[in-house]
Amino acid sequence: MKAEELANLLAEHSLFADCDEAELSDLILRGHFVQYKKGDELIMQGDPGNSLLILLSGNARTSMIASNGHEVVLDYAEPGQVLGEIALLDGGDRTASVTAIEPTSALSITRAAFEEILSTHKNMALRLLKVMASRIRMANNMIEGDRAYTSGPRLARYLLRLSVVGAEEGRLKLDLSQSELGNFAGMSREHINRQLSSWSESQIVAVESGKVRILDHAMLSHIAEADS
Amino acid sequence: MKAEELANLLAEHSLFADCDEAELSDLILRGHFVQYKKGDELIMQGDPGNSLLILLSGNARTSMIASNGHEVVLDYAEPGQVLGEIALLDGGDRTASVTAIEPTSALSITRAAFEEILSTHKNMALRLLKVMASRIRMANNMIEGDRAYTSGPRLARYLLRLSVVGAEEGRLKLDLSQSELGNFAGMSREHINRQLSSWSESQIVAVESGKVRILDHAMLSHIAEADS
DNA sequence: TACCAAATGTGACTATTGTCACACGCACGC
DNA sequence: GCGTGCGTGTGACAATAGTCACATTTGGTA
Repeated sequence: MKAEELANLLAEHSLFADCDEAELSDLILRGHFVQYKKGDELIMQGDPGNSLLILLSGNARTSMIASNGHEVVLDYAEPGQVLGEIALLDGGDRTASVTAIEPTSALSITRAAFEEILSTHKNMALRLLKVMASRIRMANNMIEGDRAYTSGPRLARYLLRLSVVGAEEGRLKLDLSQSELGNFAGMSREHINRQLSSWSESQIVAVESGKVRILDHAMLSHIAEADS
Repeated sequence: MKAEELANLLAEHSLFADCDEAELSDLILRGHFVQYKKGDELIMQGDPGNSLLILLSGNARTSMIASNGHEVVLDYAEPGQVLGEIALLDGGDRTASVTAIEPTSALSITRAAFEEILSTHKNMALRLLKVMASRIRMANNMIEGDRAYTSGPRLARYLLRLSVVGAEEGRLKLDLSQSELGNFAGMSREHINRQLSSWSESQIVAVESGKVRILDHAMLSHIAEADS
């Protein structure tokens, strides 16, 4: 793939939109392009963390398996998202796996290259700081939601998180199976099913051929803040 | 307070231990010293985030109140800890409050000063990145624990998190009331009480005059990884 | 010391959610 | 067309943890 194309892919998405040309070309020069099939692991829990990925296309799921086998989905990553910074920065092992849920490509950057880029381009550090700040905010939000609310409001929150902002017809960014939704929202598949059925009756969501569509965004937001 | 004393306080703790003198004096020059009584709020949920704090002495609790009134304790901060970076970096409002749980002092740094320091001392950004990386790791760990485990292992985890590494007699860093422990571990006060009583019978912990002491650290660690 | 407020201990009951079991339907490949 | 498998729908039941109510203890202080 040509440098220009990579540059375009990078610049299209969030974090790197306001990079100058030197930064982009440095990223591309020092990184290398990697491709994954659906189901491949971009990052594996337990491995040492010696590189960082920038998702260029496709979609991936960040999840961890607890010592009792329980799978916890932390996030779904879109193109433009940085993955694996944590282990790279603190030198620890990867605490979560990242799995491609569709054909996916990314730019991989080694620790050495990363450090060079950070020291050459001062603005990169600040940009990364901002990304990480919003990630902490999101994580705290998850903790709050998981703790403070019962399953209904919680599922509402996770559905809203999956909903596209410019919501064409309320479709979600990702069509997750009910089991996957369960791992994301922290409830059993059966419970997800019952909750969706109930909302489907009240015209809050529609479930058509396995795909969830949000019909009443306002109502769902209201449920997400509900007392119980 | 004199600059030297501040410098000593800063250097005593984690993050700033390896700052050079110029960095330390810059922090002290541009920041200002603030003191709080027990119960004071260093940071208030909902406020705009225009400053960052470095805890110098005392102890503080980071917590958020959900829209349904439920209080969630995210962390307890020790001297040396940076507080309030998130809102400062991403420009959003404070999503959590920080409350002094004993007389506490801190160095307060405005956004302008913070930006100057970051651009003057390149290493500061990298240091901050590392701090934030470990914070994300901890948050993900909380999410995993809250999701994957039942109350027993969860309480074990939070007790371990409060336990001093050099454990003199298994005392905790903080003597929390059972209600506070409940807000921290995400369970009701009564449930905490029952769980502690049960562990007390099995000699895993001791509860003396309201204070928890870990007797069998290994056993508690084992419980923290348990299947249910 | 004696009082008060706050923190703790404990029983009975309830609510929420998970688990198990099994039926159904739909898509895909042989 | 017909299995085979995966995702889904749903009932019955079990388990975990919360709530409520109240007794008891403790610690601080007038």
